[in-house]
Amino acid sequence: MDERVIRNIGSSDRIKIGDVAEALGVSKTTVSRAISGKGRVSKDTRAKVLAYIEKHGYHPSPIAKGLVQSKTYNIGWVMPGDSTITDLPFFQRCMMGVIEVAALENYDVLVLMVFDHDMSSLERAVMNQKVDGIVLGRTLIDDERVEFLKDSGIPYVVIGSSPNEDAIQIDNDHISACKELTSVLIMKGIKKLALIGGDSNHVVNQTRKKGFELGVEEQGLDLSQIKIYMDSDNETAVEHIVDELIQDGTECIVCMDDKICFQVLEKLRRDNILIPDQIKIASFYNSDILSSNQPAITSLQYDPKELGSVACRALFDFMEGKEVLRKKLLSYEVILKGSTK
Amino acid sequence: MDERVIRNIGSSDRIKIGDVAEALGVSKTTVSRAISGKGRVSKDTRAKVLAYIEKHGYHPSPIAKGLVQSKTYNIGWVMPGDSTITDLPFFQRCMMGVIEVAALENYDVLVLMVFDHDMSSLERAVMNQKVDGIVLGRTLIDDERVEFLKDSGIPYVVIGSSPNEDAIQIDNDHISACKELTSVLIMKGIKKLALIGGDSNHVVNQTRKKGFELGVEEQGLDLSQIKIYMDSDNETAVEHIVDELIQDGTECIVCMDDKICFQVLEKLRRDNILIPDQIKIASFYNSDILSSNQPAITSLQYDPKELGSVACRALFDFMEGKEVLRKKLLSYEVILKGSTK
DNA sequence: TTGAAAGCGCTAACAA
DNA sequence: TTGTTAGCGCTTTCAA
Repeated sequence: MDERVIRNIGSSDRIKIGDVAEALGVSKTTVSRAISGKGRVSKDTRAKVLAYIEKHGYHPSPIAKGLVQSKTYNIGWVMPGDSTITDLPFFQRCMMGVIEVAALENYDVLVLMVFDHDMSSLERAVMNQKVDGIVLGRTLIDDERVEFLKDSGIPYVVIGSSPNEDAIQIDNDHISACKELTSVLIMKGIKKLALIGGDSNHVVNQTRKKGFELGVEEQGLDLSQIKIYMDSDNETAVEHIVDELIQDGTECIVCMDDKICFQVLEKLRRDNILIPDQIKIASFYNSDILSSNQPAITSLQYDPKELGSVACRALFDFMEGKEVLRKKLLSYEVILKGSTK
Repeated sequence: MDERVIRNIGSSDRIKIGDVAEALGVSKTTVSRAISGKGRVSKDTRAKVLAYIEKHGYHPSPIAKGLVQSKTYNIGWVMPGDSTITDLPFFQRCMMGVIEVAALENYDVLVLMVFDHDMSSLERAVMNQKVDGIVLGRTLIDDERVEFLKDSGIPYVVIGSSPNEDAIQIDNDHISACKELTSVLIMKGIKKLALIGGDSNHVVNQTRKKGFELGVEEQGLDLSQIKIYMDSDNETAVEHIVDELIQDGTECIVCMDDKICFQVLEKLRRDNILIPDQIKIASFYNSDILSSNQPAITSLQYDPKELGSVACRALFDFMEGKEVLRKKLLSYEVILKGSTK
């Protein structure tokens, strides 16, 4: 290990608006106007100013600007701190979408890790005015965070759906998607199918369940004969349920997300049960693991990054006082693969 | 879709330092001092102020504070924008470590997505003084970003190693780890082993290669007889290499990271080659996929979150003018599993 | 121990 | 079209 030590010296010889003004023999106001484009400045002056700041690398301080405009030029991206490994890529990609759109508006993105029942970091960021707006990455059925944001008065948008009437919501069209995939499976001749679902406190899981039920009903199957398990996204539960379903002669297991599906696949592999020969498998959420599985898994495909960028776009529109749809649903694809052949 | 629209009203009835001062019949200076703890204030006054702000929910504006102190109370976390799916959990966990430590110092974290040859977002954040310091999530052999940070004068810390003498570096002890795992494998009696590696432009990959070579030499094997493939983290390359190695009677394939290992496993599964009976497998980087594989894969285990928090700690120490080690290596574990039995 | 006043770097009325 | 002036909300000399 290198034992050498380093110490920060620090420096601050940044050029400021007054320097530019002085050098050019104009007022600070003029410089400010030339840069922002607000107010009238002659073409010549403007060109002169722009040339100068370009050459001398002048960058207006967003802190000073922020002080007078009460803006931070940051938006907050709220991520669940307890995301499991399988959730991470989803949130990461959403975040990329948010960041991309934010950059277009010269905004940066502050990450706020929030745990389901500790939102102190969110509170801090909002109360301390560290951000001008918030994108919430996931909604819960009974979401204190949404309540808090609503009360705080800060502009916010949620990804996913919320029972809160006031929230601007961007979501995948889970209900149509799940309904469609379920219908398709039944149309392929499957009569005995079952659904294994995750945390029933997540809005998305309730929505998927609803979509599944609609699909079943649409195809005229008796819903009361169909097994639906919720809160089963752990190995022990899955183990149990799969055993039960196999016993029962289930033709197709529909998994609510990729994590559950992965666990089902592991279980079936351990038991040497062949897909799709002995049982068919489908998933309401796709992931790399599922699509590279042998056989690949029939599933629904969404675009998380799109979700992030649309949400961020909506947030900016809202902040700028434009009218914004209260709820926007993004499209999906049904991907039929070998697991339901 | 809900067609209702929503429009932002906006509000700003926040209490400020002057209000507190007036209400208490003291000066703004006194309030400021009572809060910051700097300068002398009587116990009573201090208590009075603290009680008042607590009761009335006063939050000093970090923007105003920032303006006078030239601070943003934000640090920048630089993530490669082109991270592949397998990298994501690593960076995400690192980031969590960074965020946790930052929160202790009342700092927030700004995410900067930087692509290998486009670092405009990093430049913008630094030039616009959006952050007080930077944690760089990955280093390249020839890293423009490190050069830029060095020249800019902003405090920064890199995760991973950098040829740059001036950079404060926090890294896993890849070289010892890889050397140790390689040695252990050879001590188990393996004589014919091979290494499949990724992007040779990543510092970490060069380091792992070096560790592998040291392990081979330590055990007295002839390095020139050992096959080492670099830049092979794609399916076609892996396909080819594995065929070659099997032909060649290789006893053990060592994979430089979990992504490569995953591809090797897929390939072997397709070809119905059994692990560890027909070939043994080890990986220089662990992940959930590998540890839940059947059989579980022998690998090296690190703690990405620790990496993030140690890096962030070092950054703060440096910003506060403390002495900081130029390079710090974190420990690892060798996890022996069924894949090399 | 406290306060008055200046100023951080910028923008935005209001004048000219 | 341009400049003057007054802040934004806080901290920090300097003086009391």
